[in-house]
Amino acid sequence: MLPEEEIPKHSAEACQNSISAVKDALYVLNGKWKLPVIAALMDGAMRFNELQHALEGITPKVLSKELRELELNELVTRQVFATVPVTVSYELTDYSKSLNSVLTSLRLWGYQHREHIIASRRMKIKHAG
Amino acid sequence: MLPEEEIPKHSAEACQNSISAVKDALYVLNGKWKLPVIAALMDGAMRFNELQHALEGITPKVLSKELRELELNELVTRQVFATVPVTVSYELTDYSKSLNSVLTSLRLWGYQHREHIIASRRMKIKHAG
DNA sequence: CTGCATCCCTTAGGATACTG
DNA sequence: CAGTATCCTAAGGGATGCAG
Repeated sequence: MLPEEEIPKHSAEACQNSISAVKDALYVLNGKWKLPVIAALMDGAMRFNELQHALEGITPKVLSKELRELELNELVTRQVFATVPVTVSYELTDYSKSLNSVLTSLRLWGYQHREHIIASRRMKIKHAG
Repeated sequence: MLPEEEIPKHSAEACQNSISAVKDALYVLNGKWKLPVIAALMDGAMRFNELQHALEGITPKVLSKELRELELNELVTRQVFATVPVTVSYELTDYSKSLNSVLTSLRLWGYQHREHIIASRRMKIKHAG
């Protein structure tokens, strides 16, 4: 990780800078599927169908769109193999691999509080019904 | 942090569990503003207008909605003081305070890669134009 | 297998103005 | 100060079917 570039936090703007950094990150990672896709690819390259199966619940259209956006932002690379039928492999870049610590803590949080989250889901359903 | 409850990662389902945990977390944190709001409140309670100013760009209607959702999911508490005019204070719960490590890494990532992210913004504009 | 095309509905979220 | 009300557009996202 090298010289550890830190966020300056000395003035009253520290809070503001922090928020901006979060907003910036979210600009690229926003949406229901971006982080799950990256999480899935953390363990290595995957093909389109593998991804669709691993993500459970995403439709091909949406997955396709997510992958295009991620590729555009250089968070994943796309590689086509001229087999019959064609296979396409998606892989993380160094850029997105650096999201590892984010995903690790997010994953842990989601796991530790899954009961609480499930309660939220129920509440929403009750609220809607 | 106590006995460090870890995510089991031994079988082929490890990857699946990881993805589910990320999806679960995102279920509650989804959207453009949830995490920025929590980030803003990390340094202590804030009033509605303080929040709106700190977040830069959020409208009262959207902020109000985000706060209601966060309160419903027990990520923030809302406290009304019967002053004239009335003041309302929002504060994190222990539950959302445990997102600190998530926000720390996300913030750092956003800060370190801000140039890359800005490039994405430009690309999107060019793509749209 | 890997998508794209089309249709359609829901939700997110911004602008503006107004109220207790 | 702390929101609501109203209006509106863009984006999200599911279903189904087709194509290289």
